[in-house]
Amino acid sequence: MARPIDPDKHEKIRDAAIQLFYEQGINDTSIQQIAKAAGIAKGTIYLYYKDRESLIEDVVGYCYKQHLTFSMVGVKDQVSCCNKLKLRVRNFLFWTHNNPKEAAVIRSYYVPVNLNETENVFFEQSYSINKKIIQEGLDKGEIKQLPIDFICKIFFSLVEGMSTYAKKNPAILKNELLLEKMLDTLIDSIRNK
Amino acid sequence: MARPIDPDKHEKIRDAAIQLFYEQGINDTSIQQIAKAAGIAKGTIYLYYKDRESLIEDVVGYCYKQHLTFSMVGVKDQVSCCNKLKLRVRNFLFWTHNNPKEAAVIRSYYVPVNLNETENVFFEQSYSINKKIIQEGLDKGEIKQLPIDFICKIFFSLVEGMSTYAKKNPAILKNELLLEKMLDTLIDSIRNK
Amino acid sequence: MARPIDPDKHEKIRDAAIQLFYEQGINDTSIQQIAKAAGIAKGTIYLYYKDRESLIEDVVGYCYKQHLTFSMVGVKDQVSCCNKLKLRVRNFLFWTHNNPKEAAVIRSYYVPVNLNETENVFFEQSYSINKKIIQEGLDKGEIKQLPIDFICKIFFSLVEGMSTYAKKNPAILKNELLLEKMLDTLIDSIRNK
Amino acid sequence: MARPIDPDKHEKIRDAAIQLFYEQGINDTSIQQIAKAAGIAKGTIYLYYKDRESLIEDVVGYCYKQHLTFSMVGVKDQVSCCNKLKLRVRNFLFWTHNNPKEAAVIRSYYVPVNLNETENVFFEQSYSINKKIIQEGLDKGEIKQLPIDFICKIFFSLVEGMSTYAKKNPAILKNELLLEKMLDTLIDSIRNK
DNA sequence: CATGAATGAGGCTTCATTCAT
DNA sequence: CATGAATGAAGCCTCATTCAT
Repeated sequence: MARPIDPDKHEKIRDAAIQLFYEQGINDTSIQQIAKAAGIAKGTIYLYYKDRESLIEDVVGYCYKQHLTFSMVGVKDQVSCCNKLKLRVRNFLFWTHNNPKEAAVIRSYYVPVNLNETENVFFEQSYSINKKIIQEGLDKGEIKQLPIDFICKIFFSLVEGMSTYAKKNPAILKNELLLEKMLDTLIDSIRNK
Repeated sequence: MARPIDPDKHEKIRDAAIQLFYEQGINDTSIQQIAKAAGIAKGTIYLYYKDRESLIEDVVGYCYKQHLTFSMVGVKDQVSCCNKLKLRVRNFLFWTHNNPKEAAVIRSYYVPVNLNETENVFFEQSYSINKKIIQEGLDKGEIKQLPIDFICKIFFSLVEGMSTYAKKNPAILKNELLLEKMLDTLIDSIRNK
Repeated sequence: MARPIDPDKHEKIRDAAIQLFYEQGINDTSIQQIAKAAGIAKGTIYLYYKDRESLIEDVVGYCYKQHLTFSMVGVKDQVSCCNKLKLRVRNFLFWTHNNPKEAAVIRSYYVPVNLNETENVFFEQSYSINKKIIQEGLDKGEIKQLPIDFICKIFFSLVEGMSTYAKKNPAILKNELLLEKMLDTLIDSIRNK
Repeated sequence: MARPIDPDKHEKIRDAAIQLFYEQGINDTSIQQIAKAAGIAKGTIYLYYKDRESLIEDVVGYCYKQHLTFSMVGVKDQVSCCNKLKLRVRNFLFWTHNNPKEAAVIRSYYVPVNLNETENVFFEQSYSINKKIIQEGLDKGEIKQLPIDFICKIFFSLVEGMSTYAKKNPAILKNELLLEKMLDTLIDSIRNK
């Protein structure tokens, strides 16, 4: 953002953007629409953001930060690395379920970024958290002896897949037994046995 | 496509589109740019395509068909379902490596489609091929007894992750031993043990 | 027309144009559509016409000639000028009724021409025929002593109005008694009493 | 109109449109041309109008309203229906003379509308005013006992014809004696004698 | 600070006309 | 002669961004 003049207004813009990005996708949302939904003038947005691109980055970043924070809840209390990862997945599933809009924004931004080799600051953070845990797991022999980046990617993808599944089958989140079994399946993919 | 008037020109358009979609993404590529890159006039594009949308569909469909075809090579000769799946992943990895642009086009189209629940004819095909093999594996007890759609999503994601990894680490495709180990890891995630 | 190569083809083009002009208006009909409806290639039209404008002129002229011819049927046998005019109106009404497409083409061309002061060869012809008869009527004292162009315009308009009415109330053409009364009303407007 | 943001600018757009419609016809006038003539940017037009169609409707409506208003001046003070009609014609003639551009716009819009049977809100208004007066005249025996719609059409046409004549012979408007005689001729066409 | 009217580049699409086959 | 693919000017409209109020 350019100058954080009025935090309330800033938040209103962000909320409006999230809602619209969720409903229509980032590409099909105009600045005008965001302004209208936020109840402010089009020009005002440019007091908070240099241009369209930086608004998008801020909004995505905002969503990502929530995701990052929530995914960490309780993780430090876990001793085993696999359990840490499992808890992160679980956290992510519930966060996604409870924050479908923010989750959609992240996803919709993720791919174009991923397509080009563009290193993206957001995803790097999440990735590096996983990487650290996985490295620890590798060191402790908890995790399969394979290239760490391979493990990381695999793990990341599994979370993606699981989350996509949960989106279509939200009941799974209420079925603790089955959910646990699924999470175990995920983790077993990379666990050293 | 509207009418396949001049196959050569049609191909030129498609190639230009694939190249640009790869470089800039579908959304940021204009008809004008495609025409210029194809060395033809803007209006000519409309002899081959009704509108922008149908061009995109054709180009993506074209890429997808290649992917589908190539992914199936040799699969029928495999007896075990897990080996069928493994071969499909392997095929996909090599195809992606040798056709990075086509692969990128598919990916870049995949996301918006996946975000909305839109059923898409392309991805449905690929998904249903996997599903059939997985169903067979479930019946034969080769694959973990979990909801089939869960297995499918997980598998799909693993392929994604593996492919992303291979893109950044293409050397892996030359290291047959390591590659095989990785593929086994993938399949083990869903194999019934 | 440029070179009247094949009269059959020429006619096909004209018929197609008339039909389309009638259905969609001149402005909304493309050369492509005419070619397709005529069952020939777009380029062929340009063997018969220099450009769009000359095609339109030819088609309108063709329709107008029919109108001119038909409007004269039996007129020479009339002695009184008023009866000559009356017969011309009657002829026009029936011609319009039996050739709605050609009539529509004429009408749709008439106005833009009339708006600008453009002297138009077609309408001039029709106008001058009326004018000659009216001049004769003035000389004989059959028609009101008013500026001849005024009489001409008035008469022309009356025909227009009557024809518009007949289009919406075609039954009038079957009711000889009422029709005659109406025609008399028209002529009485300019008849010297 | 979309939103009457700046009345001055709105008026500039309208004036420019009227001028160009007058010079070139509605169909041959582009938004770009109007913008240029109005001294504003292309996009600005779309602040005042949703699209081309609504601009045309507004401009034509604007012209028509003037015509409607002016045609009614003094009409209510007339006792006889024929005089009411006569005054309406007279008003129309002078309005057309003093507002040739607005008059041309109306005419140029009138035709396509009239060709198709499309009921048009503007012309309906004018038509129904005449119809009401004529109905009254029929009831009072002032007007010939003929189908009312016939009378209406005839009258409408006469006005058209007279107006066309006056356009080419504006001097007539200064010659009160002759003008009156002509108007009488018009009205006599439908007057019950 | 906030506004929102104004801008104009740029995107999509149509279509009259040309010309190589 | 006939064809119809190719052209590109031109039209409509959107929208990120600016700037005077």
